[in-house]
Amino acid sequence: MSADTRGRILGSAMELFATKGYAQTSIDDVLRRSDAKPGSLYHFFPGKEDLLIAVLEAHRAGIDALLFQPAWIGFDDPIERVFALMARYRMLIVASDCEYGCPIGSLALEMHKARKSVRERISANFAAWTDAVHRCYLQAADRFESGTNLRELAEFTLTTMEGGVMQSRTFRDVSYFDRSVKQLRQYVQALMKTPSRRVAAPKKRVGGSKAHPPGA
Amino acid sequence: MSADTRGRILGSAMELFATKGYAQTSIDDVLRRSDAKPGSLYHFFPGKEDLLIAVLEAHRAGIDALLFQPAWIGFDDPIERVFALMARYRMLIVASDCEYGCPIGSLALEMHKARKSVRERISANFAAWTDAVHRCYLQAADRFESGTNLRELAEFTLTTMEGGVMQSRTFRDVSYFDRSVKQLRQYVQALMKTPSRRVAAPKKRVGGSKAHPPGA
DNA sequence: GTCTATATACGGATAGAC
DNA sequence: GTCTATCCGTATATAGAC
Repeated sequence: MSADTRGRILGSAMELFATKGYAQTSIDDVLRRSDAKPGSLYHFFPGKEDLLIAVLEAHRAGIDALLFQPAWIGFDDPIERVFALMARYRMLIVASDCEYGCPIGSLALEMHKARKSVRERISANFAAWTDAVHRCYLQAADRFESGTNLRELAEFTLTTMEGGVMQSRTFRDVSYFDRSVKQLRQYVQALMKTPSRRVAAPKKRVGGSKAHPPGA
Repeated sequence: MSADTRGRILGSAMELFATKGYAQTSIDDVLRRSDAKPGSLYHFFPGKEDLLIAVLEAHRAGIDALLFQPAWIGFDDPIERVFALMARYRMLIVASDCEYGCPIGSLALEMHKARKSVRERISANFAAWTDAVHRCYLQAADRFESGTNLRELAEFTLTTMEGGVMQSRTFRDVSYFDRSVKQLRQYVQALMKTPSRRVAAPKKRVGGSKAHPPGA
């Protein structure tokens, strides 16, 4: 029963903060889920906020292995990867009966008055997400009209994800997410060279697109 | 001292829930700010959650007089009105040193597991917002390419606002909001007939646009 | 309708033995 | 490092006089 107590506590806190939020999660919740005792928890983490910081750092450290890599299995095209990432969120939404919320986004709103050390860790998570998406767009830079600001597009992709997830959770209806992603897709299309120009492109996607769910 | 005690309590709760969130606001906070006593509060509201419901209904009822109308003073063009609304949010962000968060968006994330009666009121607020923006786009329907889904565009406008506000608050930097709004502007442009086609339109706006802040 | 005083529960955190 | 027991503040809500 002593197999990495710290890890169990951390994992439990990660799950609970993601689903219930920080304030709504009591130390006792964490203790029960991780089958640990107060003495252990406070041995590893001086206080609840330190536990949160550790959770945020774990998120940041695992973002590639736990989010991007799984999402990108089977997708090589950088643009398709962006939408495969969106499809990943869609899956999480559906799997949770539309109760899914981006853990970082939720904490971002809840923790906006918290200490700087907390807020910086949340910012770092957003930045890591945006960086990865930015890198995707950069790999496809030659397909965009010259002068297109791909950094801003990556930020806008995060905006779309967060706004779409918020609405799908509130209305308990994935289609809100799908429609937001669809608009983003059309926007990206409009920013690219060549294409059929018209933004309301029907179904003339290149390939692999059918692997995406409705909205993607 | 008896001038509409209920109203004072409600108004105080509205402000506090917006800035501190629901859980972080104690009944005592509301009491002190409204200069009321427990007996009064519980006379009007059976419990804290009922107070929240009243707040959400007040938001919904006042959305036109308190949000849209002020934002639209001096703007007649329906498209410009959409971005004037965004400019309104920008003003709120700047005025609060980037601590502003959309009250409904924040509550939406915090209250996602709350009773149905609460969640429905939050949904109603989102719907009212989207409806108003939808009406703006409909008024300019003739300027869009036929077949453009203006309802989806209105939802996407909400997505952009919420996602942009979330990032500007997290990074404590309005420019995140500005850039998201800029992308939306370019997308709307791309969906319209005629225009210079190229989406990266520099500064060739029709008129009144200079009244908008940077990002709009 | 409004007041003062207070019941009752639960939260984060600590003490100190083992 | 882990345990049991517990302190102590704060929170929602109530009681009951006026």
